[in-house]
Amino acid sequence: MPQEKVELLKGTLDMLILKVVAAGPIHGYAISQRIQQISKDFFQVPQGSLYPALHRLEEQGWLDAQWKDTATGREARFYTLTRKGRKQLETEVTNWERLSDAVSLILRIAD
Amino acid sequence: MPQEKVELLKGTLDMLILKVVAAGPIHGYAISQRIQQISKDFFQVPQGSLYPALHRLEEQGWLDAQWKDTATGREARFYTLTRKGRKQLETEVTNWERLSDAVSLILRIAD
DNA sequence: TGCGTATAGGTAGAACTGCTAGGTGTCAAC
DNA sequence: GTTGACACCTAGCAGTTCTACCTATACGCA
Repeated sequence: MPQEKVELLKGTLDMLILKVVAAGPIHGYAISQRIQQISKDFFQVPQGSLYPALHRLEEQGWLDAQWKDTATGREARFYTLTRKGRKQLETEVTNWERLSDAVSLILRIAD
Repeated sequence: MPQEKVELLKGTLDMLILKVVAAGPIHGYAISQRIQQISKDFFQVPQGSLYPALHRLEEQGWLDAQWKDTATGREARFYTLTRKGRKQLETEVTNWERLSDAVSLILRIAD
């Protein structure tokens, strides 16, 4: 049985993370919770997707990270958006809007 | 220089192909032209994406194919949507709409 | 006649993304 | 004393799309 890999994120994960971080410093685990919560459970970012993505974004210079205490007094890695990251977010949002407009055009044709 | 891979299709290629084929029998080369035309040049499906995708869809049983003559008297492989393919198209459209709704929710948060 | 371009099909190999599946450790609740 | 939530992480695989090639035919035009 070849399994139905769901693949829900469709290349949007980076953008979603950047957007959530743009709202203020936040740590990885909380990012995935925010995304799930705001999307009304549509997105459930697995940790195996989340952490590699965060490292990718940090490596690109779009996120800064530092260890801090959470409200519950535990250590966690807090991320903030860099200036480069803010630009990247803008670019990705624009591209996303163009993409979804283009898809709409095609889905609207009669058949 | 790490190159700016554009990556425009974001997993929508299969859906777009199915949708275009749903409008009536059509051959591969024409599919990519239709997609480009309807999307006002946003999507420019490279042949290296197109043909593997068509083979994939045929293998899944979503498309049927047969060699026929084009209007210009040349041989081309014409694709039609199977019943399974129509169902798959419906599923993918539904998923796409849910995805883009979910993305919208996240993009709408203040920062 | 010969050349370029559009049409029409295709493959190989690499890059990137996201997945499953595992792992570590702390703390609170039961 | 063990379960579950929190918080971090990696390895390895699978799927999709990209670039870069290849083949061949037909048509226009110089």
